[in-house]
Amino acid sequence: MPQSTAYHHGDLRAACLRAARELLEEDGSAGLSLRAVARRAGVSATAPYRHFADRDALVSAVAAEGYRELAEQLAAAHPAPSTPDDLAAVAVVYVRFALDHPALFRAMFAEPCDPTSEERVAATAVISEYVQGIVRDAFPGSDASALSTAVWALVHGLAFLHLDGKLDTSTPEVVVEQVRAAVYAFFTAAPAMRAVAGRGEVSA
Amino acid sequence: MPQSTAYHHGDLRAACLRAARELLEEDGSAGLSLRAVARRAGVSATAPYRHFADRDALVSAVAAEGYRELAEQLAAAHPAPSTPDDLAAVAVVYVRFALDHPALFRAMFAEPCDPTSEERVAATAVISEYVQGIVRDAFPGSDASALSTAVWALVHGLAFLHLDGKLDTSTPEVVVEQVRAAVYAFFTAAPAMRAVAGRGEVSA
DNA sequence: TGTACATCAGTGAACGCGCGTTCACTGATGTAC
DNA sequence: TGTACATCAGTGAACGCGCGTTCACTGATGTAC
Repeated sequence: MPQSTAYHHGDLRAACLRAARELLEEDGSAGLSLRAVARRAGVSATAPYRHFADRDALVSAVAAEGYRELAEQLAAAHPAPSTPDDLAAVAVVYVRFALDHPALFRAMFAEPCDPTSEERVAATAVISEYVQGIVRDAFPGSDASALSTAVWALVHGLAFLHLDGKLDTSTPEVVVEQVRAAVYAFFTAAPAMRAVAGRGEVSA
Repeated sequence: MPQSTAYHHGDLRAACLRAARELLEEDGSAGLSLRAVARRAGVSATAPYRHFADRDALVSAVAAEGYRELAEQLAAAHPAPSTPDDLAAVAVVYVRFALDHPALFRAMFAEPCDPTSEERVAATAVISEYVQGIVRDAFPGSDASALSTAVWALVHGLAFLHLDGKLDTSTPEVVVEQVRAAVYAFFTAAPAMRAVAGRGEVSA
């Protein structure tokens, strides 16, 4: 069998990212060391330094990759969500992403790993703008800024509460139903509010 | 000066928890090692083993303490929140807690640290029930389960997005305003929804 | 009240580990002539 | 087409570190008589 390019790897950077992702999924963030990545990529412990300044740079690169993938999956979930159903579907994709890649998701949203990396910041902005776009389209008359913060927070919170075992995650179906129900609950909650219902404070 | 009880510490368990909290606030979760805790408590590296089975047990104990404090602060924020104003005030306290004790908050909500600790589970349940109680009172006609999940997720998401630098945290006032606006946005959003507004699908 | 002894909280040396990072190096690649 | 050489990706030994945990121990406390 052709043992491929013995000395020069070809694309060690990509191989490191791939290895890092695998380690993350297998051992959690604890397992993500530069040395482990090198080991898995089949390369000496110091080879990754040709492609990443230090451990933080590696983690940031992985996180940025995660953001890009999440953004893609969200966009793929629905081109222009506008009904509660559409929004729930997008929320489900977000939560699923977190549960499918728990350690990656944590790495993406953990301040400890250098919040100043441009790649990271840029990747985050994409998500944030995606949510704002949705909200502007779906809720024409509202305060888009505040509402998109709220929508993101709702979905993000659902992701983390599931991830951290505060909500039932026994089967994928349970999770889907929970997320859908929570999203729906919001769109029917306001009028049901005791303090508000009688006073008509919130109305269309 | 009286050099206190030289050999026997008196209450090393409490001292360890205090030290752990301090380390958490100063160095983040990375700084929380059994050895560092022992060092700060002014005691040999192995002394904590008299009070905690292992590192995880220490972390779980700290997290449980955090839950209890958070629950107290929430309850103190408002005895029985029912208006959007009340709810926003409670949300602000939740987010403030996260920002005031970032590493503790992360420790509280991070699966890696043994989700089976009874102390932890019990402490979590208190929070969860508090939210459910609020929702039952404030939204009499609604699906309390789904809505309280949604409310917790909203607030929890706001906490994490601030914590992780995805939202502006430059001043406490900014944060307060952001949280209030997000909470309010939800109570006025449903009727503004394009797909719903015309059809009267959601109305009181 | 005084002494013998069990209990147990804290000691400190030691273990083996994996880590991030440095350094001088070596071997493959590709370009200039 | 062939050779000299610069470039640079990857090597491997070595550093110092802090960690979790074990072990046999020691010294203080408190209880039984």
